[in-house]
Amino acid sequence: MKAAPGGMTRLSRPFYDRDTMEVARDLLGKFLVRSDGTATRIGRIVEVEAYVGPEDLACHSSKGRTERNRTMFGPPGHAYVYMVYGMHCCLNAVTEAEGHASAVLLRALELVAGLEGPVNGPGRLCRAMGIDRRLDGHDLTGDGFYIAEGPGASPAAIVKRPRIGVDYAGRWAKRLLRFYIRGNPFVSRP
DNA sequence: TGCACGATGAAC
DNA sequence: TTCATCGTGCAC
Repeated sequence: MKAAPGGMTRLSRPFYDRDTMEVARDLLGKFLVRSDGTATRIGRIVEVEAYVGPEDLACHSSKGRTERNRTMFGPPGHAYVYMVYGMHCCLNAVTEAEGHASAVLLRALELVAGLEGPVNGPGRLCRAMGIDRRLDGHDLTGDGFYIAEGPGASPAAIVKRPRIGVDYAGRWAKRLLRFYIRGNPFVSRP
């Protein structure tokens, strides 16, 4: 962990270099921070989904390495940002060792500072944080755009559900790989 | 070069 | 429940 401007402590590489489901659960309660020189936007992560690797049929890496998903195959702790439905961006944090293409999708934030508009849902989250594909590959352990230490969520407060919008993924669609903080009003689909 | 398909969101 | 909208990946 490294101190960052504003007194926040950034999560460092080893945090992301672990089992994807553990990283997903541990990201709940952490702070997503983005500073662009003039303003700082901060949101508390309250909903995530784990995409555990090539064997996971809902994970982009299950269809092999492509130009779009190359960031997932790189080292952990980087932002994997892609566009869906031609109009929305989704933000993921790359997990596990380089070459193991897995990531955690950030689905909802709790408003903390500098955010405008709804933050429930992966597309809205990116819009409120000003995130687009130019940030694909950005190192989340560096300055400007990172995830910082936060109060976390107790295991009893973490709800496990199937992921959203992956019905095509066969048995993987039923796995409980979506996690959110119980009762939090910013969760996209309680 | 063409086309089917979304890890969504907003409207009806 | 329907549809907008377009980058990506792969078939041809």
